[in-house]
Amino acid sequence: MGVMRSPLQLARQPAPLQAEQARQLLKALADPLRLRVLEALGGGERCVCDLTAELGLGQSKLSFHLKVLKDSGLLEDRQQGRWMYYSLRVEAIEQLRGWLGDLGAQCTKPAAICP
Amino acid sequence: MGVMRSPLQLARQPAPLQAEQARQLLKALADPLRLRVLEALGGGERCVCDLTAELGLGQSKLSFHLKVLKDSGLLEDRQQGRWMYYSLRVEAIEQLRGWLGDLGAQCTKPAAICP
DNA sequence: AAGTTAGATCAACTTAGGTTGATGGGTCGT
DNA sequence: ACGACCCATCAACCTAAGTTGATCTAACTT
Repeated sequence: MGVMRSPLQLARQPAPLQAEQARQLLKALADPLRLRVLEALGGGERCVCDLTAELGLGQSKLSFHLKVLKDSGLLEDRQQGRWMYYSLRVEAIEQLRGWLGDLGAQCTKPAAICP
Repeated sequence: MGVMRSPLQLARQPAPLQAEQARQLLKALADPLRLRVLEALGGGERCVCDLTAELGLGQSKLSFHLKVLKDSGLLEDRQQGRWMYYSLRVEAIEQLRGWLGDLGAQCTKPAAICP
């Protein structure tokens, strides 16, 4: 029988990622604008109005990309009054790093000769 | 004046990645087929004929994706007779892991209150 | 030299993804 | 309650990316 664990406990030590989940993260990361957003959020949580100003983006455009990032699991949001605050989910990044590590771990075997 | 170093020496200890280089790697990784290719290459170097068979792909399709992966720096190839062998560049994966680490390093500062 | 095989490349097509401006739903100030 | 503000969402458009089948090149085979 499996041991019951709370979501919080699971979150504390990131579970390994499936290829498909990893791909969602990679796809979300693979856009220049979204990278700028993430770099801005690297400095800490920010509200949207703040980000639009700093990045010089149309409101709709930024909102679109924030949604992509949030859906992928890279960001979380929090509402306060009429402002939305976004922040990085470090856990997602760590999971992706772990997945990349596994990928690289076992890849120096020579090929079987072909014919 | 800068110190001259051979490409090999540079390769030995992966240099940090620029955002744009990281993005190229991420974009190359963010495709289900290419992920399958990489997983197949996780087991070691393989020739193309081998991969087409194992992955059940059209030759042209596989060739397209191998090119994307190679152009991004994730793969290297080697010709032997009429066969091409592809293998993972672990260095590229390590660089990306490093970049992700930097991204996550500094991201728990609270937001400035907005209004 | 002619034929065969491995794989790259090309052009036409299809699909997925990003952009833009407009609309709408909460939340606050008065 | 009304207007102002923040932000999400939508539809129409535009661009980038993957697919397909055909063609091309280079390297072996006989």
